[in-house]
Amino acid sequence: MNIISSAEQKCAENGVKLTKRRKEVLTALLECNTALSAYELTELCNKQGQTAMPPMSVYRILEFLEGQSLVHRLSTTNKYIACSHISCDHTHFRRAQFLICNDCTRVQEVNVTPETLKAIESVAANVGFNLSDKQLEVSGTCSDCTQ
Amino acid sequence: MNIISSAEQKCAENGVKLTKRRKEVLTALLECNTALSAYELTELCNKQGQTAMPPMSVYRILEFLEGQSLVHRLSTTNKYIACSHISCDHTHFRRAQFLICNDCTRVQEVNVTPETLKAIESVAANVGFNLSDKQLEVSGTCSDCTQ
DNA sequence: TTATCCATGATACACTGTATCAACGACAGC
DNA sequence: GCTGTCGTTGATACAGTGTATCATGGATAA
Repeated sequence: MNIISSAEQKCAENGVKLTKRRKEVLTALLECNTALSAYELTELCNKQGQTAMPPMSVYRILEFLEGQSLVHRLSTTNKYIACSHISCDHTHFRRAQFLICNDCTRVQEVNVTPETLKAIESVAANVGFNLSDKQLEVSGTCSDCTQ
Repeated sequence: MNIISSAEQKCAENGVKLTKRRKEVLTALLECNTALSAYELTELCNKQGQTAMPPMSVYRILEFLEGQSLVHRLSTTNKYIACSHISCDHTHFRRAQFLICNDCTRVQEVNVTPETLKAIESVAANVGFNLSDKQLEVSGTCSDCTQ
């Protein structure tokens, strides 16, 4: 897994470590390729790994990984997804927009365009509201499920 | 409360009833003027009312009220808020955008502008994604808390 | 009056997330 | 190598949130 070494490097740059357990969680999330709840991820780790992974650890590790921008938390569904840009040198200077499919539950991560951001910000500014959100979550039907 | 009679009328048009219990929940939510979780709302109803309101009823009633567009569910925070447009003849033909203040937790409901919708849709369309979302939730700081 | 249907009451339970403390393990300084 | 320190992980208990299910009540129509 080349992605894991990129993740390791990113952590090193921030002076923190991607431990064995953290790799385990991140790898599971990367491989499953969908958004998972903390408990679903726990179950998945326990199927794959040899040592038991308690839910508590998963919560802590997810929090850590989120802090490193290696995973994203989808607040509309309370699920976690691996960042699509771990290997590239993308630094999340642009906000992420998540397209959540209601049918297959797959999630696509795209960049919020300047137009979108501007439009949302201007509406907010009209009532004196300052945006701080880092991401936008919208649901619908993905291309595979539309047919 | 004039709003309650408007709500009652809306329900009547849809052939359903705004019962005493449902009024109780809606009134509590309208009066508190913030977003509340189902359990917070349960507690509030129990403080005000004379007959006990069990959580189960609150869930059912919230589901009902949401179906009548009298309350909105904020999926990012798992809370419910009374619709700001019960008395006006606004029919939610335009999507709602919720501005959630991180400091005071107040929520403002504004309309999604055509520009915003267009911008989000075009990004989604690029990857063949069809939006179905009825609302947009963003967080930040409201005008009161900014100063 | 009675049957029917929907709203509500009540209970149990499953799921989700947090608090807390103990144990382990890497690393630095001696 | 030994020891202390600090961050990571293990383990347990518990609080909070939401759902399933069946019983009860109450309005309405035949």
